[in-house]
Amino acid sequence: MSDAPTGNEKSAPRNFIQQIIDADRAAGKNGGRVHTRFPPEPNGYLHIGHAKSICLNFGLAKEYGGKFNLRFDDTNPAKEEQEYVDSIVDDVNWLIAGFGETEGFRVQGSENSSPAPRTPNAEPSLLNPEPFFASDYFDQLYAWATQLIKGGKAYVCDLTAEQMREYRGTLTAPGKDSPNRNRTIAENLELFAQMRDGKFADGSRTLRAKIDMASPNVNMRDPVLYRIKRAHHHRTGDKWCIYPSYDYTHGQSDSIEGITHSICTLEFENHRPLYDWFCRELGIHHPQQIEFARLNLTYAVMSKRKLLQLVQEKHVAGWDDPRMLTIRGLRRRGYTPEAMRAFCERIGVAKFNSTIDMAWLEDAIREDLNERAPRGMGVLRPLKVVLANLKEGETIELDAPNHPQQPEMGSRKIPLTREIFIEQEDFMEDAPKKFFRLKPAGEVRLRCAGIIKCDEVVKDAAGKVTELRCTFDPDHSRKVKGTIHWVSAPLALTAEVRLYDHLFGVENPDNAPEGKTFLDNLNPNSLEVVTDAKLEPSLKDASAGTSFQFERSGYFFVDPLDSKPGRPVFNRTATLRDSWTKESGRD
RNA sequence: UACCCCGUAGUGUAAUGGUAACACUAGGGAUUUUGAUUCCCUCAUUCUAGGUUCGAAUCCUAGCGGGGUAGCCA
Repeated sequence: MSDAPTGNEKSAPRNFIQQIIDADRAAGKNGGRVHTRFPPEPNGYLHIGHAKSICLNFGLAKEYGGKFNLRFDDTNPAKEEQEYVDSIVDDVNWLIAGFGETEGFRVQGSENSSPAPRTPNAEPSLLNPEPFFASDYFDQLYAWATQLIKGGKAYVCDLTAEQMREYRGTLTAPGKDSPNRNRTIAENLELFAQMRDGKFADGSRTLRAKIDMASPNVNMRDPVLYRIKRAHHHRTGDKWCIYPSYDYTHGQSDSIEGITHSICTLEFENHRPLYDWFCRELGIHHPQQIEFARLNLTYAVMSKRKLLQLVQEKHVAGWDDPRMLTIRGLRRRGYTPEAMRAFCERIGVAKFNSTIDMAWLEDAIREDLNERAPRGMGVLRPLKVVLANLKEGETIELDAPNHPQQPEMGSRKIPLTREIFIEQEDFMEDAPKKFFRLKPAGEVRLRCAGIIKCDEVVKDAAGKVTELRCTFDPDHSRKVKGTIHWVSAPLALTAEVRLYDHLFGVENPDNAPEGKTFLDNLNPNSLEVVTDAKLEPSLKDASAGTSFQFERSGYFFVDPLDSKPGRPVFNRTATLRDSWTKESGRD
């Protein structure tokens, strides 16, 4: 069943792409079909900007009861690797699970497992489970190039890269024709075949479209269709020494797959006339290219080059560092695909070049995890408290709900003992009026336990508070202003907890002063490792890859890589909203 | 300096010729055994100037501002 709008219900806001598709369907274009795709180059890991594109394309296909392809635009063997193909498939599958998709795409074998020939558009379901590869179309692309040559629309050019740059002209000055522009069709055919057969050196010749060297759009000044490049391709191996360019490959790949709406980012706007030119000259199915603004976020950088630099120069631990806005990083941070989808829907899609506030991302994961994460208690910076009226060695079993708003999530036992830990910041000796936590002679509620009164403050020689002596009152009925979390000292689980903050300390890291780079804007406090956090004992069995809310603290994810059975390691996904820190920060 | 695209609360996105809506942030308040959650309230001369129209965020013109484009990268 499709979620396509019926027109009866009050229509939700439609973005400009949905409006285009609505109009196309109303006009009967493509027989009402909607077929989108996500076309990454396998030369790096996916990041949150790609997530926006995936959610958009996949969401559209799902909404309209259409189809969605994953296709690798692998036309530059020098940069592409199988490792990236595998990680991209994995990340895409993870993401579309947020749409309720359980099947996903199959991980592809490398070049050794020669794929069976197939018809790209044959699968009846929402997604074609085998990812597509532009490299699978190399033979067809070659044939089409020959066709263009025969039609006098393409020629072999002998200009070097530098010469070609000179001939291209500038943004304001027209280019001039290549001396080879008027070769005969027969000669072009022969030379192109020789290019393919490895008769020429790398870079010595190209196949170019014959369009218009004086076009105000530089992309139309006889763009390169094929270049000679002897490189091992991750799929086609050494079969080819000429490779098609992006412009020559992308639209035709869309066409072969029966794509109806080819959605890409704004920088390809100037390429659209070329996209259209190829489909028209070749007389093939003509998808519509639509451009939207890529995602920008505050406190983040998004370019592949910069992300790569962060990894290579070890400013982060790797592509999956939880501070990275790569899909892998977000996954390890504890983000859920549902939250990612909600985020992508909320930010919308338009042509305006915008920057989304990072708070929106945090809000999306909080909203999701608030619903589903079971609660627990964890003390990050422990302060010992002795409950003087409790017996030594006595353990009181208390019942704690796993979710205050959802009783169906059940409850767990937490032990109370004479010695407990509370958070250092939950005690203040000289507390301001609005400080609702523990202070000398003051009272505070221990979550799910009872009320304690602070009788004595113990300090070391340096005057640092080392211990509190309190009286415990199990009576729950009294009203006290503050409630704090706590953990049994002797029974606590000591665990490593990693506290993450924005990777960059400023809203726009790229806005670096003269002589500085975005790296100078790194936040030195983006990672704090707490090696001896004290957690309630039930967390000992927390399974890897699950999320918890440590009450009053934040959402934490059991790290899938570093956790061992019985020894979980927690990554903080997000803090809870905290109006006290704001309040106390004021003068 | 050429061409293309874009300008609506602090940030985003709606309203598609009928008098600016929703979300996040921020600031107030209520509830609360998480200072969480939840719930209320507050925050805009739609970049500017002309024009078309009974009526313009929407259409036209000019200006201003922002972004993109000169790889044999994608």
